[in-house]
Amino acid sequence: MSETNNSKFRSTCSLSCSLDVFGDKWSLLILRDMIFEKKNTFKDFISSEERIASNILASRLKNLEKFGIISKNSSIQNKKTKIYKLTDSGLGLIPALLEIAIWGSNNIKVFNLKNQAIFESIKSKKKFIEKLQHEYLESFNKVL
Amino acid sequence: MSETNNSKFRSTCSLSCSLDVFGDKWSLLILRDMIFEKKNTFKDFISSEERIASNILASRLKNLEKFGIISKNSSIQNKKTKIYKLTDSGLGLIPALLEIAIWGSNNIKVFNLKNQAIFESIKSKKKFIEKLQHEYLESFNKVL
DNA sequence: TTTTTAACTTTTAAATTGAAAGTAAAAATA
DNA sequence: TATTTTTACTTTCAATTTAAAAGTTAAAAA
Repeated sequence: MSETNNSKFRSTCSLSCSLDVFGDKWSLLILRDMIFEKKNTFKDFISSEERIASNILASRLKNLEKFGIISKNSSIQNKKTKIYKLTDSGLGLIPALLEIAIWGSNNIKVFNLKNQAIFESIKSKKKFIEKLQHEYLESFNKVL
Repeated sequence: MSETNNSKFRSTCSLSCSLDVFGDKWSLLILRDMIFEKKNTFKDFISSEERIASNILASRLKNLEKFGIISKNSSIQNKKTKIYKLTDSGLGLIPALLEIAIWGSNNIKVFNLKNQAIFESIKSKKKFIEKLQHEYLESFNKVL
């Protein structure tokens, strides 16, 4: 993000600032869709099972863009379709996202075999993170 | 947390469920205070620099307790003082907390030398997490 | 040329948050 | 022992945010 910004952070604590940026119930779900499902359009995000409202989605996308976590561009094939893409800063959130998901899979009892299976199969976190980052960037060779 | 609960999660996704539990601007700050500052009372949390409102603090503590992340007990020396303590599930959130803080320290430009220094000095994440968990439990030998 | 689609924006009600003041019981002090 | 202070909240109410639904606009497809 830019050196000069007029966002009001509650304090200078790194954790507190991070939460000021994406500490809500939706922002990280949008990033999850991008990372795990390779979603990249407004329509993609809207169709996720948690059913985000369109005004909230619009506001979250704007915020994530403002903080340099994602970028927005028109598709080459289609002027109408906007493509949202993780920046390097956004890709840097994968470790945090993973840790939160792993905690959930270990500590919240919901019946989701898919999740359980994914996280139990992670032999090396480092390798898995690198794989996700690589896969994500690969997926963009096709769209932008 | 208990097998049977009537919380409504938006979906069965681990990440989504985690955010349903602590995906707000305050919950993780309370945990930060417990982990990094060894804080454990209502008064402690209220005095943090981000200035949480007392009603919000009360509601967040109740929620964290409800989900088995913290426990609440009267102090032995003092019946009036309530001691909040991380459970094993709460201690399990340290990796997530750390990753969020590290991301913030790398991606948000605020002038906080202390934060920068802490996270740059982490040679091994695994060791650091174990150290924090150990320190936290040690700190409780004195209070409860 | 008409219909559909994608990406929003607007509106309005409902829920949540935040600031301030209030309460109750225990503990400390005079 | 009486009074003051402290701790952990709760209550109230205004302000902000969220959610649901409907509406808009321009581009693309039929």
